[in-house]
Amino acid sequence: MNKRKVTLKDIAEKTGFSINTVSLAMKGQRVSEDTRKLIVETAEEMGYIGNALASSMRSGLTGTIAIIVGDIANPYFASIIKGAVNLLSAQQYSAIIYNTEEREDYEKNSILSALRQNVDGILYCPVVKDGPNTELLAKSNIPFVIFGGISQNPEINTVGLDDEKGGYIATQYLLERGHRDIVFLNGPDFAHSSKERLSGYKQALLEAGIPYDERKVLHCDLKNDKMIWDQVKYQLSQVLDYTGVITYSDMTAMRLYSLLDSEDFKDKAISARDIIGFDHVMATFPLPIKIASVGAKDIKMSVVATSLLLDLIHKTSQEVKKIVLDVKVYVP
Amino acid sequence: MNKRKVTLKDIAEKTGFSINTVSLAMKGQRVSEDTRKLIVETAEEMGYIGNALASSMRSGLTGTIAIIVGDIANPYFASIIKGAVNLLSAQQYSAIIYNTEEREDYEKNSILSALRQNVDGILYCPVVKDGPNTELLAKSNIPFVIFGGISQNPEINTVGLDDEKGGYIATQYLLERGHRDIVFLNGPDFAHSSKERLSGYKQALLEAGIPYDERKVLHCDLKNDKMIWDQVKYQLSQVLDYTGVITYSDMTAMRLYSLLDSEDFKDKAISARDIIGFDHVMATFPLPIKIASVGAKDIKMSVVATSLLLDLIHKTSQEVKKIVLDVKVYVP
DNA sequence: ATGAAAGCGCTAACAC
DNA sequence: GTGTTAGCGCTTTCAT
Repeated sequence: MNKRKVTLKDIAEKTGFSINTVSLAMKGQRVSEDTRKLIVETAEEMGYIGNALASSMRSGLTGTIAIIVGDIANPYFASIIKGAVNLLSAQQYSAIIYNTEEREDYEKNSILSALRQNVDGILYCPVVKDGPNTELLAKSNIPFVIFGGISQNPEINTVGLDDEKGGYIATQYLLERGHRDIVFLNGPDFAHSSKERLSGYKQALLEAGIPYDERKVLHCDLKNDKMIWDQVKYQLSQVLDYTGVITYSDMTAMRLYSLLDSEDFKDKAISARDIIGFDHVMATFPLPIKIASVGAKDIKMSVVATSLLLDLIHKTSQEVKKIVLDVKVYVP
Repeated sequence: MNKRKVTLKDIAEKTGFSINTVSLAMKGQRVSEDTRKLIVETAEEMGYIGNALASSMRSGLTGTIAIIVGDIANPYFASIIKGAVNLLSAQQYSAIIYNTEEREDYEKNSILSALRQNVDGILYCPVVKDGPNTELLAKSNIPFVIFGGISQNPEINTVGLDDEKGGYIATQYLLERGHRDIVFLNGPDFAHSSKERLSGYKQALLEAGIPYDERKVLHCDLKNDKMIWDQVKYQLSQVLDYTGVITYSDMTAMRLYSLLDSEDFKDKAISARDIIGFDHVMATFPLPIKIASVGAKDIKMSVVATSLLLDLIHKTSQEVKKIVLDVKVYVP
């Protein structure tokens, strides 16, 4: 028993109508109620399941969206993907997910694969802002939105957080709690958001009359690079004087917190209250540690980015949008 | 400038060869080195990007796999998805991800969508074992693997953990640490793995000569249902006597741990050491809390399930496989 | 309201 | 080694 899939043709033969009429009936268009009913019932009976490939071939639309991110297991991205997927599926879109491991060559492969699949649009969080991959995408003429960082290219639709303000309010949060020596465990220095947040950090210190000390700003890799992290640990445990820490992400905050137990930090007396992170992953994830976090205010970036993409696909909006989301400190 | 996508036909016209030859050349088959080179270079130059839809239409293979799970933001699933996606993309497969919110109707829609997309195979973690959705999938004649729980249906390929042993060794772990009053914060009672783990729990107690007390087994929803969780909290803080807890997942362990801070648990003195969870999410996620966890030993379920699915697709294996992975306790 | 015909871009089957 | 032909299943266009 080798069940070939039931096609419109099969239904047409069974009901005596033409393929065309069957197609129309299935979509409830321009056919009499009687034939519609007959056809739909026959289809049901025969176990008809449409062929999206064939539809797409002709219509030029696939109803699929590609989501390209650095690490789908990272709760930050996982939460964004979930938000996007839920919104998309409500509009009958499917999502193809690409995991780039934060590698530009994988990013390129992912983009090419997405283009080959004729996706209707792409949500893309690039590792490097305005690099060759973004260029490649821009040349492809397919709607896409860059999220998680604002591309400088004025032609490109972007959604991101107000990182400068984020750095500012994170610093302010710790200042208000009496800290005057604040380490900033920032992201990689090539990242645009790192620069922006640093700028906010400096501004807050300036306003508080605290001199900026560049030794207190460390950079940690997005990935959990052992060497870099060992270096960070050494600085934090042996070298620097501080009472509070800002981390680039809540994940980094967690790693930091994990360190605090060890012997090396015995005389530091840093607690969860003295740390503030970014991304507000607690919103979707039951973190047992009470660490404050900077995140988008009132709204989810995934929803904004996905809505924008859908608008672009449906040509609702034409002009390029660069959306900067307001941020706030979430205190658990 | 409305760039239509470059097709094989365009390349054929430019080079003077037939469409067929161009197609063959692009795949490096049966053509002379000279023509291959010319064609490939011309394609490159013209910015040719294949059309997977058209290929699939003819060949019957799409090179896409659907992954259907209850909650893609849950680190347990996120980690599985990442493992699967990485393995798949290494073999040139794309992954369409469906998030079912643990709802059977969403599951059904996801399955139908996947079938419409003509995916080559499906990885599916159903909410209910052997329910109508699994039935639907089985009737579709497309290769699929159920993971995260062993379907009782002998016709269906499954990959799961040895849950009975898991419950057993989790209990043993706490017994060895001197606990004699152990609460089991188990999963929903309709879940097969809940039953299996409970069975292991009972067995371990029996062997230790500790009478089984059914009041000590609570059920918590997969989702963070407030009412159920409040009830659990009440039982744990006011009613039950215990010194250790086994939780159904590491996420549940985290929620539990979050409770421990509150006033209600002041006289309980339960610490992270007295809790053991399931899933071993720490493997991919920097949890700052030192909670032991039961997980697959030596190997990742995602890899096993994906490999099995690929085998099925490539017809490497024909007979139905029911793979039960060995488990161990991971102590942080 | 229904049908006939064309064709989306590619690949498989067969010819030469 | 290369070309010709047919057709995957559907939608679109145009005719009736």
